[in-house]
Amino acid sequence: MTVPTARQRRSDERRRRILDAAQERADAEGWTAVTTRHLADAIGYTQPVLYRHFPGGKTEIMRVIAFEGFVELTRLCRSAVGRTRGPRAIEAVAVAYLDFAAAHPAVYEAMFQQPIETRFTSEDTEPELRAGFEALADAVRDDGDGTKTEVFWGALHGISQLERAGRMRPEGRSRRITELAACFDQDTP
Amino acid sequence: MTVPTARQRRSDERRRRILDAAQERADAEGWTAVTTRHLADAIGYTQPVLYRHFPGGKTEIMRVIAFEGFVELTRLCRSAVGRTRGPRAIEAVAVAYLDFAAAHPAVYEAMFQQPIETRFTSEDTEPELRAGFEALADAVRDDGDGTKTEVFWGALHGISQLERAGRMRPEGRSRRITELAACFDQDTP
DNA sequence: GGTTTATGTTAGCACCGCTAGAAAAAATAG
DNA sequence: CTATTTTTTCTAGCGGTGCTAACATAAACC
Repeated sequence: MTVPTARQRRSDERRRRILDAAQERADAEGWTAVTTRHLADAIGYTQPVLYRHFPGGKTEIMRVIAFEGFVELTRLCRSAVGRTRGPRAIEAVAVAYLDFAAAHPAVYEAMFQQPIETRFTSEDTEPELRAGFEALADAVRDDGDGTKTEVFWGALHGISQLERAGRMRPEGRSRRITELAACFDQDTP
Repeated sequence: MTVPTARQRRSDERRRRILDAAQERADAEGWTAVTTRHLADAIGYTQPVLYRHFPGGKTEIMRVIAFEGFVELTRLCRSAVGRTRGPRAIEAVAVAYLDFAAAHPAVYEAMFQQPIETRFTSEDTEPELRAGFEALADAVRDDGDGTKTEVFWGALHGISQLERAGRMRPEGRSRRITELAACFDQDTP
């Protein structure tokens, strides 16, 4: 078995192209600019073809992109923290986190903002989300019930969003990261 | 002059009804559920009437609601901080901020998330936003360049959004606020 | 009362996500 | 190689969105 039919392969490739086209356009123009018509155009087919690959339509496409985003962000955070702890680790993970959110704003939006994930936290995302959470917990040396990590995560999330919305001075990023490390390193609950 | 014509009064009342209907429905069902047709229906007129009051259409309606949100949130934060400082002030302002965001999710969304405010930060919102920012600065005793306040604000923003998205345990709210106060009170830069 | 001005409605545009049913292409059987 | 079945793709269209021009109505003014 597992003979990858030429048929199957073309299908897989096209699925990838749909996801890539959606992510690229979303990051550049926002999710509202990602329309099924444009997407179909981008892959050289008509709309109904999209629904063969993603029966859930645009929502499912966003969901898949969000899931891949969770995997990638977790990997980046883990890699940034490594074996270091304390302020150095906090700064490293903050840079990784904020860079990802800035580089892929639409992916990040699909992950946390879009009303996609109602009943999706408890499914496949759970392990990924948990792994990323633990990378943050390691960085801030959270040995409690996770509250400190939650607050740290909230700060990262909030800063990324407010930076994106143009509400924070872009040049102050490094100062914010230093401040973040100062806030979350010293107190040991 | 300045004779408040019955005409003018009816117009003002209707404008208010439009805003109220939009905010109510948005908070309950989300902004996508706020359609011009429904809105027109809610006030007992047809669509074009909306555009007489708000030539910018739905976008302008959201903008006005966001602006009123800035005024209200600032008022609440100022009132919560009052003359107190330190951890007590931090906790008080955090409760006020998070309560507002939770009570009026759509208003909060219009304020910070919706791509409305591109060229609107430097306009009317500037003073309001600044005033609210200063309330937060007072709470955390920021005597520096505002970086600490930015990080604190980011934490509040992020926590409110992640709570709303169901990403944080709802019952952990008070623990997070305590942790927040601990993080942002002790270090004096 | 007649005229001007403001107000409201009807009808329609271009776009959206999505889908049923016809047409084309590919795989399978004889 | 032909005939049949299965899969894939397209055409056409549904109900919805924000928004607007052109017409009808109501109010204010002289």
